Parts: sequence; structure tokens; C-alpha cells
Amino acid sequence: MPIESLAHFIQQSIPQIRFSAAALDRICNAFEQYDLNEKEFLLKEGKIGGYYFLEEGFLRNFIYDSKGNEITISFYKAQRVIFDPSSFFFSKPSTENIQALTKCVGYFSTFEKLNDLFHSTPEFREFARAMIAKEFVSFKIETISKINKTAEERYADLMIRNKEIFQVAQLKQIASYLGITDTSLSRIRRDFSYKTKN
Amino acid sequence: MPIESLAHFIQQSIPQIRFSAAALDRICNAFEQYDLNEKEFLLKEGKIGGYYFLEEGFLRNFIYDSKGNEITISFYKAQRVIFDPSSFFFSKPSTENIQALTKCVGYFSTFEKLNDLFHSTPEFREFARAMIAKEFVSFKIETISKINKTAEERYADLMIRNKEIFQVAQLKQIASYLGITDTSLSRIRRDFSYKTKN
DNA sequence: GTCGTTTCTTGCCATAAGACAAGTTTTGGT
DNA sequence: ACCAAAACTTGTCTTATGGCAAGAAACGAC
Repeated sequence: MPIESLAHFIQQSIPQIRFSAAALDRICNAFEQYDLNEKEFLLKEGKIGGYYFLEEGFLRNFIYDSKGNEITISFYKAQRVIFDPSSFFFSKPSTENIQALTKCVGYFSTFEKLNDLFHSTPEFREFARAMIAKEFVSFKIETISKINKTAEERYADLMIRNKEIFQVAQLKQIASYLGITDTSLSRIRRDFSYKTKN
Repeated sequence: MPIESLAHFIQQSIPQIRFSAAALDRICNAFEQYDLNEKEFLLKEGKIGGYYFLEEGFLRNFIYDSKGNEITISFYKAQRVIFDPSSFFFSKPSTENIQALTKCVGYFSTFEKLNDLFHSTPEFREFARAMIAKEFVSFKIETISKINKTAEERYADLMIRNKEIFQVAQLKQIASYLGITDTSLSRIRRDFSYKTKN
């Protein structure tokens, strides 16, 4: 029995290729389900990270800076794959923490299983390559789009791109993602609501 | 006749795998040589980017911001592969400009040729995957390491990591890479030389 | 429902970096 | 070798954001 939502996600992410039922089955069978409650960790610093599909929920990826503050690197919402490339591909202890902001459900797999598929199944190769390329591209775009912007512009961008995150994440987490202090974010929000009122 | 330096680079970048001579040959034959003089472009915004190995020289990757200023995204030095993932993998016009800071020599190939190898040659698959993962990881590390640092710390880091760049790039190009104006970089350099004198 | 903890907001002051403009040095073309 | 253009430095003033501390609001455990 293939995992419906995962199978659908895989097929739909490379529409140019028609996946055979057998291939889809083989791929989905390499995955197992996971569940997380709010605040539980999908990946903790020091562990070897897997390959995750997030079916439902919100996650936050953060690291610690030199002073021990949490710095949010990314927010993840449903219907995407998640992996720490450094840890997953090179079997290194991760430096990242991926924590549930809400209840989450999804599927995960390991490097071993997916590496077999990578060599045995052309369709999976295409999928895997598309995923890493896509992740790389979006991280790059996200990073570049923050350049030469004021904190207020970065805030406005996030509001447009991912408004839901303000419902599920704390302001301190969002502030560190925007590269500012929670104090500054608080002021930006105040000034912003003045502006949008008039 | 395989391209010696490229063959050596490929083999040495995944030492766990012993490349057969035939595979190495097939891979190298997919590449052709290129030469650039200072200021010439390896890739221009709007074109479809290829897959490049830089054998010798220094390159700079930059984009234009909304005000038309050049923003340096990366500096590249010899013995590495270079590609714009968004353009190379998805055949989209690139938004990046890759320009020679010095005379450069290297080899390039196209998506078509390398995609064939990707599916036909397991060793090349490993290589290609290692390269994109490595690029992704270093871009991530580079980005993250700039967080919560002052301009002066970012400058000091670059001096340690890539001192040679100060010999080949203009200060304005380095300043935009560090996320500051050339004015500020000039002052940082002055203050820095006071400090290191005493 | 109450109390303690955590999160968020606000005020005041400090500081890193930018904007602009003028000067100096370096570079490159003829 | 000379001149013009480009690259770099410096001065003065402005501004965005941070640091710290106090208060207000929201949340969670019992």
C-alpha cells in the first residue's frame, strides 16, 4: 500500500516524468511515518539527519549562535521535503535543530535506503535531484532577497510570503529569522500597523 | 585523451569510489575547454548556464539589486565546479553574472550531456550529487556564518578564509559581498591596520 | 481561578553603518 | 609620459537598529 500523499507529492513534483506504479511503490515503501507534538524535535543537533516529507504541520529550523541564542534559519510548512544536506549526504552530525511549531505528521527515510533507490530507480534519481536543486535554489533566493533591505522590508516580505507563520511561531523566533531583535520586531509591527491603518 | 586536471579533480573529490578509466574518460569527454580574459563573462544574466570546472583563475558571481548596484554573491577560486542550479537544472535564464577577475582556464559542459551521464554512469551520479550537496552546504555555511556578526568580523573572516581575493577583486566588489558600502569597508581597513600594528 | 513564568511592548540612550561630497591615489589609453 | 577616468579614502552628519530595563499581556500548571 503506497503512502497516498507522498506518492502524490512525488509524482506532482516532476510532471514531465510518468512514474510507473511499481517505481512509486518502491519509493514509498522506503519511507515510514512519524508524528510530532508541538515542541518535539524532528532532528537534534549532533544526530545524523534523515530525509523527511512533511505532510501536515509547521516546523522551524534553528541553530545556536556563539552567545547561545537560537537563530531561526527557516520555517517549513506542509507538503515539502526537508533534509540537512551536510548531515544527510555526508553522514555528519547535524548542526541544525528542527522542531515542531505545531502537531506534525509525515514520512521519513534514511540515506541507505534512498541511496539504493537513487542508483536503481531512474525516476527516483530525477526526483531526488529536483528536490535538492529546488531546495538549493530557494535557499539562495531567500538569502539573496534579504540583501540590501531594511528590517521593515524583510518583515513585509515575510508577511506576504508566509503570513501563517505569525500564527504559529513566537515573535522572538521570527525576529531571529529576520536578523533583528525581538525588540525591533515589536517596534516594526507597531509602526507597520499605524501605516496600514491610514 | 582525458583532461588530466579535470579527471584528477573528479577522482579526488570522491576518494571512496574507484573510478574506472572508461568512466573517467566518458565523463571528461563530455567537457570542452574555455578561456577567459579578465572582465570577460563565463555566464551572463538572461543566458542558460552550463556546468563549469575552473582549473585556474578567479571568478566573481554577482547580481544587480533593485537600484542597479552590483552585489557580489560569491568569489570562486581554482579547482572547483561552478553552476547556477536554477538555470542549469531547470533550463531557466540565469539571474547571475559570472565574470573573470583574472585570466581563467577551465572546462564546461551542458545539461544534456551530463544528464545522460547521470543516468548511465553510477560513478558520475555520485560525483554530481556530491558536488551539488557540497555547493549547497558551503553556501549555507557561508550564509549562516555571516549572521550576527559586525561588518568588521565579516571582514576579518574573509581575510582568513580568502586573503587572495584582496589582490584580485576591487574593494567595492568585496564591500558588496560583505554587505556594506565601499566607504565603510575603507574605514574598516583603516581601523584594522591600526589595531594590527599595536 | 490564581499565581508565576514567559512573551511581548515601550522608553531611553548608545552605536554601527549609510549618504553625500570632496579630496587623493591608481590605472589605463594614447 | 600625460591626462582622464576610475578606484579609494576621509569628513561630517543622519539614521536604523541594538542594549538594557521596566511594565503589560498572555499562557500554563496546579
